Amino acid sequence: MTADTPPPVPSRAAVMDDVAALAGVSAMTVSRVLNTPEKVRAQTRARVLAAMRELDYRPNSAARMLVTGRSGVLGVVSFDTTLYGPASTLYGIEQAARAADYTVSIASLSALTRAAIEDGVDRLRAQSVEGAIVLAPHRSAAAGLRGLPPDFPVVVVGAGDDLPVPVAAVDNRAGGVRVTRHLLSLGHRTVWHIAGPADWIDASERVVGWRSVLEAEGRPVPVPLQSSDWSPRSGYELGRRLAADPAVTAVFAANDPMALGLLRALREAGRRVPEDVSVAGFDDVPESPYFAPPLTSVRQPFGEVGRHAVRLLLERMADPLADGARNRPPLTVEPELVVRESTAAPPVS
Amino acid sequence: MTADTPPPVPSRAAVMDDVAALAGVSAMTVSRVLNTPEKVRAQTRARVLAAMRELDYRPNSAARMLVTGRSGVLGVVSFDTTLYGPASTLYGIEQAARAADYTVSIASLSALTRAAIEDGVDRLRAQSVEGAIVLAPHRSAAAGLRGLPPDFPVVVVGAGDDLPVPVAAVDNRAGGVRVTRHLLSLGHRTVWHIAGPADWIDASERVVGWRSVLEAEGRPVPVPLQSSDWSPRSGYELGRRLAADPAVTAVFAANDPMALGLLRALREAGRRVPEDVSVAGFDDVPESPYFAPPLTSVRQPFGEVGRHAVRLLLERMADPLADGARNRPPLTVEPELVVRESTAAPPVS
DNA sequence: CGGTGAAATGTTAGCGCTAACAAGAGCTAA
DNA sequence: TTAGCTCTTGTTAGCGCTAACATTTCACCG
Repeated sequence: MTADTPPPVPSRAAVMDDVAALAGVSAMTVSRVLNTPEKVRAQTRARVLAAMRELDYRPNSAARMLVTGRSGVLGVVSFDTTLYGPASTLYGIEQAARAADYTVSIASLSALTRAAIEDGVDRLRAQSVEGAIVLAPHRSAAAGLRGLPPDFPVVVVGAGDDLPVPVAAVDNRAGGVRVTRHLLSLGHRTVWHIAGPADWIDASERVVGWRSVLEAEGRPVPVPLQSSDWSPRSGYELGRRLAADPAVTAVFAANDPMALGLLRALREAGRRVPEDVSVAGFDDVPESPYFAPPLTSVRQPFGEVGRHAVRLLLERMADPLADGARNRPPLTVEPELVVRESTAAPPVS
Repeated sequence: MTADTPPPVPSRAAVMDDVAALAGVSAMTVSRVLNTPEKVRAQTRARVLAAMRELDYRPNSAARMLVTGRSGVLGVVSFDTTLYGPASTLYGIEQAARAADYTVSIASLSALTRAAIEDGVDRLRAQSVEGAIVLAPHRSAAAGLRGLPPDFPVVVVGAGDDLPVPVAAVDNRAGGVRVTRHLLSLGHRTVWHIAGPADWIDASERVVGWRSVLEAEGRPVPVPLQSSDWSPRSGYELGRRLAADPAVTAVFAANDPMALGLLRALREAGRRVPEDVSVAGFDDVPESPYFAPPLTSVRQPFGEVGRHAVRLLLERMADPLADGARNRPPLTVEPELVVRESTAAPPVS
């Protein structure tokens, strides 16, 4: 039997000179095979590649980085990658980065403060990432971002306008508009709102969309109930207040988990959904079609946002100081209303 | 007013020699301030630190890595970071890595095959990570892991035993045992099971736990229904089959999203939970207390698993070829049964 | 058949840092 | 006083790679 076991563990990893020696060329030629293969004669290239394979050669990224100044790594600064939105966006970012031959490093934040965000970016910079995407659609992000040196390429996901960096976002306002219009079109007099935390930009954009429709239609505008986090528990607790009010016939919750909490509160109060009260959410998490009842929601194309963010970042890296890029309008994608059974016409009173 | 604005953008970033010159010392002393500060006289150290601050000096990680061979980066190979389990574990890993002064790079897999896993690890290795955590409790992981060079430190999360690498895991079998015992103790004659995908190790461990209790108690062992993914949709579709069978009074679903789908299937079939059928899940996602009804589930301490994985990896990196570490028994943590309203005594027939 | 230019390959230097050793300063003890 | 120590700082070399320039090779043409 011919042995195809690898050679008995070389004492140290092969470097470029080893490959060059084995292939009978100079190190520079090996380097060219890696970086500009078309500039090497096919026959030489083949010999070099064979030598690489034989030695299981792996280019040393540190050495390459040292001389080129490029690391091939993008950074992502994120608050809570456990939430569906950030997790999905991160996934989209990773896919897009890989397609562009970049690796992704992450830095989670333990708090949403200016200092924490600056620290997160600094940790990534210390690892020589070539640029970073900030995934913290939060007011504090804006502050943290302003503190950054202008020559370090940063893109932010989901934050409002008037930031000194490019923005990729979902059009939350349009989403808020769509749900609210949908509920009004079913015949509801007005729509109540359980808002996300006030300092999250997504949350306030959704409020703006919701309010604008009510105002445009001349409907009463109830005071939105403000949650402190995005959790189902918040939705439940705020929902109990709404459930107790017989005037409430339609509620727009700022995300699906809160809508779930609201559904429970309504159920416990003996109010049926959608017969007595219509409920709509936001995010369209994979679970919402299976809620009781299946939830009308606004689907966010998180993956696409992630891809856009990477595109913007690569653009920016190519031309770090382009003011054109800096003042580029946010690259937004439209969310889509998904109507399910949790919304219907109001009860005839 | 004294200007505290930073100097007008230096033409190029400061390097160690710049700091040394400004502080009036040699580059080596600057290096020592960074790496072994106690070996530098306090007064000198202060001067160097001041120079660093003044120049906004940032050590070049590539240069350091080139000479030390250490990158300060850990890799995580993961399949679907959108799922609650992997996302939470990743979060725990990142926290623990940060505490140990490491950054985390991620590589998502587009498929669960041996080749994909090897490719993921290779991508990370190409970035010179010092070690990697594989977050893919899947049979294919085992194959992929065997293909790795023995001197590259790898830890796997959640995979079964007899792997050539250290393992951090939740004791899924114990979890399965606990839910099943709980349901039997309520008076059910036996417990049906909606299993996760067969090639996921977690899934089959849960089956083993469930089956072992039924067998030990001499109860009939229904054929488990096999899902193809972990989605609520699978739970729903398989759940419809169970809902149609009046003999079914207790079901253990292998995760909470599938339990949610099952709840819907039962509801649609007019079977009440828990009066007619008891349902239990696994994971205890943040939403499950708000399901209809609130779901009995098994809480997995994902964060802790992540921390353990990092600890094992650091151990392994410190001593890559320690056979002791290699054959270490899996470091498992116990999941906890959380009883809510979806489980109760069977109907009196 | 020498001249010419493009294509292929080689040589040199240096990216920024730290390991290893060298050397100076300040002190103790014989 | 000076050998001999410790504490602190400096010097040298090189990690593995690629940019820039230098040289060789080779096909083609007049």
